[in-house]
Amino acid sequence: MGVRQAQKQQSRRGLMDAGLRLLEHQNLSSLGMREVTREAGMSPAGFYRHFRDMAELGVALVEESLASLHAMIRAALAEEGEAEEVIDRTIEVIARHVRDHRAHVRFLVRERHGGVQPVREAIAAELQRFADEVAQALAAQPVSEGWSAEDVRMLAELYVDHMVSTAAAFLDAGPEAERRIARTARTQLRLISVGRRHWRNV
Amino acid sequence: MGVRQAQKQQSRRGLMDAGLRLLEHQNLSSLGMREVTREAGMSPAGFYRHFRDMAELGVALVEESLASLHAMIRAALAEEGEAEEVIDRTIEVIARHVRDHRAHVRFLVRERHGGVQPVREAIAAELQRFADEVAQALAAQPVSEGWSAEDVRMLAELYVDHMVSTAAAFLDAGPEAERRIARTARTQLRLISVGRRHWRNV
DNA sequence: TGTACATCAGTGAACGCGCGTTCACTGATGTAC
DNA sequence: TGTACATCAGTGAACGCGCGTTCACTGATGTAC
Repeated sequence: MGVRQAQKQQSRRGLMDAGLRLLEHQNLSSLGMREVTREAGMSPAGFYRHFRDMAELGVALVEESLASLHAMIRAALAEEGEAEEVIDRTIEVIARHVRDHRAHVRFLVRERHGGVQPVREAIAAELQRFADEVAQALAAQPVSEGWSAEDVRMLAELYVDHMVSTAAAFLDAGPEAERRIARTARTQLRLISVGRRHWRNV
Repeated sequence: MGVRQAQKQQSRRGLMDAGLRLLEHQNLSSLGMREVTREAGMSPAGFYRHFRDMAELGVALVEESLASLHAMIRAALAEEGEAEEVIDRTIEVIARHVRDHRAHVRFLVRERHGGVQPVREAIAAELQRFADEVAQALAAQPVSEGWSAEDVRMLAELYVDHMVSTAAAFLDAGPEAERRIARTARTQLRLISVGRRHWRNV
């Protein structure tokens, strides 16, 4: 990659980082592009060399935000172990992810139901793919023997929803509240786990 | 109440209805007060006779939005019945509520994690009170015998989260997708129900 | 019931401001020979 | 290696526009006598 292209990519990163910083406390739909270029130290017109409009920047942030989360959860699910171990490990992964990528997570949670359609659709599509992957991991577990594909998929959606809710709860938590949220999430996941094991007895 | 006060209240309603209509497709933080007064057929300056700013209008909408939902769920939970009946009835109540109060529900879901702090806080506070009420209803059920208050509360939060998620899913669904969502929600709630019944066996 | 005055919801004009977008430009980087 | 030209990321000035807020006002409603 040439010097020119590398510099361009760096500017693009600058815009995305500036956007993320500003989105900590506001919606994408109320964020102006002059605001972003100002924060990034670029002139307003320069924005157009990278994005058509703010929605396009938003979509770029969605892809970036979900990529890392995706990888982490995949790793957590792949490992073997007792149900309780897997639960504890998953919650720890989520907590760490929120700590390390606070701005990204906040952005996703805020814009998941936000007012910018292309961004909302991008997030929904990514969460669908996410659920597909979780469903695949669940289907491979011995507990899922005898389950219909539809039921496994439903379970995966329940887990993904729960992960998002838990991540959202972690966002605004201090260290004390964080422990409480982790404890609640663990109990909830165990409850679901118990339901899973006794599912056939319905 | 005098004529004057009645007219004022009607104007206030007009502003809130106009706001709700416009919020169907955008965030509160990107909604201008000139936009609202234009939609309501009032001059811009008139806005200040009713609200200090858009955030105050937002908080008013939160209170209104949650009041009706509150009442409906309370009714659904109070009735007796088998677990499966209660589940089906609850889902039907949610579906009907979304159909009848689409704009209110969309507003709540969108602003729950939105960029306007006072509104976010108002929604969080209302959902807390909501969970309190659900917890109380759950504690009264025979299945909850032997449960700690903390665990009942945790279960209530799980249900409230699930209700909100289900309502959000219903929002963008056509009649066909609506059936799929209802089926998924029912299965998920049954799973939780099974977990509840076998909880002491952990 | 009628009259005189007070209240105050809503008006319309005016303001200064920051917005998104355009444009011709600059100058570093890339390419061809 | 050096030279001449092409590319294009980023600049800075300019534009028209709608925004939130203020102000003195109007006229219907309320109140006191």
